[in-house]
Amino acid sequence: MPRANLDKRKILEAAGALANEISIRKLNLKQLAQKLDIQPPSLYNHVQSLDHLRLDLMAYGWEQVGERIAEALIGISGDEAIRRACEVFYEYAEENPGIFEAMAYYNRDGKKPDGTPDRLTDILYRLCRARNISEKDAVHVLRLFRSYIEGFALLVHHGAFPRDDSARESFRYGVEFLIAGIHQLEEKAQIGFVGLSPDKSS
Amino acid sequence: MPRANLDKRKILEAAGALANEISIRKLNLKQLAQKLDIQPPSLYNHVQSLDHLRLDLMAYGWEQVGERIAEALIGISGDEAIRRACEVFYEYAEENPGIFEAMAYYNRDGKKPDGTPDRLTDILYRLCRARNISEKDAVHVLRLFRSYIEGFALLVHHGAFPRDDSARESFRYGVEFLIAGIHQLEEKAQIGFVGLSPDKSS
DNA sequence: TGACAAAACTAATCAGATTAGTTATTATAT
DNA sequence: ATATAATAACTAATCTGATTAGTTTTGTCA
Repeated sequence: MPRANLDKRKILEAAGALANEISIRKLNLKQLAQKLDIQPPSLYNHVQSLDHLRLDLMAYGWEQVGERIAEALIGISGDEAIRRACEVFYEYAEENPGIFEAMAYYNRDGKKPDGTPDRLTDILYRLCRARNISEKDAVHVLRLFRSYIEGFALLVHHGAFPRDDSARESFRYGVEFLIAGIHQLEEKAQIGFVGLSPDKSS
Repeated sequence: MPRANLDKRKILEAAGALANEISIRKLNLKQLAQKLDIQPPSLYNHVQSLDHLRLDLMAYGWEQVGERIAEALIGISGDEAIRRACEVFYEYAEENPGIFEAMAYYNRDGKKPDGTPDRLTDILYRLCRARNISEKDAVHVLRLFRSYIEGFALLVHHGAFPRDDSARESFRYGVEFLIAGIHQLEEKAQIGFVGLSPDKSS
C-alpha cells in the first residue's frame, strides 16, 4: 500500500462523515478525495463507483447499528430489550443522518446486498416468538415496528417535526405504544382483536 | 404559448411518470425533455432546476394524495376514516413509487415548501381530538401514524419485504393495530397506560 | 399591426464521474 | 538483497448531463 494508508474502512468512515455533513445525495468523489488527500480517480482503487459507494455505506450503517444493538442488549431481555434496541437505532440515526439516509432508502434497482445484517429485526422477531404471538402476527408486528422506527427517523431528518421539538419523547411514546399493543396481543391470544379483514365498518 | 402546450402541470405529470419509472434520483432533464418533445434547456422556462423539480414533485404528490383522501372521506368518519385515509395513501404510494420517494425524503437542506398540504395529518389530528385523547398524546399518536405509514411505504419500495408477499395485509394489520391502540388510550383516558418516562424496567 | 412577453431553439460552458495509461511503492519470492 | 508482481496513486483525457447565453419564434393585446 503506497502513499496513503487507505482501506475500505477508512474510505467508508470518510464517506460516512461526508454524507452526514452534506447528505447522501450530494455525496461526491471530489470532496471525498479531498478529505482523504488523494485525487478523485484514485478512489476507484477502492470503490466501484459513486453509486456503489452509497450502497457500501448502507451496508456499513446496518453493520454498525447491528453491532451497537448487540452490545447494548447483553444480558437484557423482554420489553426492555425492545426499548433499548429502538433507542440505539434512533440514536444512531440521529447522529448519522447521511448514513441513515443510505440505510433507509438506498436500496432500489434490485440491488440490495443480501448479506446485510438486520439485528433489529432479529431481536424483534425473537421477542415476538418468545411470547404467545403467532408466527403470522409476528411477521406483521415486525413490519409494523420496522416501519415505525425507520419512518420516524426519516421524518425527523426531513424536519417533518418542528425543530428542537420533543421528537425524542414522541419516539419513545411510540415505542411504548407499540409494546403495549403487543401485550394486548399476548393477552387476547385467541383470534386476536385485530380482524385481518378490516373492511368492516368501524 | 408557442409550440408545445406545456404548463407546470404537464411538466409535473411527465416528471412524475418518469420518476415512477426510473426513480427520483435518476430523474434527469434529458429524458424528461424527450418525453415532452422539447430540448432540455427549454425546461428551464418552467422549472428552476432539476433539484427544484424534485421538490415540486414532492409538493405535487402531497397535493394529489390530499385530494384523493379528501374525496375518499366524504361522509366518512371515525375509525373507518382512518382506515380509508391510510389505504388511499398506501395505494398512491404503491402506484407512484417515484413521486412517493420525492414525498418521503426529498425534504432536506432547509428547503421544504411550507405550503405543502398534509391532509393525512389533518384527518388524523381531528380524529384524535374528537376522542378523549389529550392534546399532548394526540401529537405523539399522530407522529406514530405518520411514521408508520411513510415508513411502511418506504420499506415496501425498497423491497424490504419479500416480493409479492402480503405487504398489503401487513399494512392493514398495522393500521388496525394502531387503531386498537388508540381505543386503549381512549378507554384508559386517565394517566394513560403509557408512561412517558419509559425508563422503568419492563 | 407593432411591441411585449413567453417559450422554444442552438451553441457554449462547466462540473463531476469515469476511463486510459503511467508511475511509484510495497510485498514477496528467489 | 533484488527482481517481479500487485497495489494504489497520479495525470491527462473523455463523456455525460446540467446549466447559461444569446437568438428566434409565436402568441397576446393594445
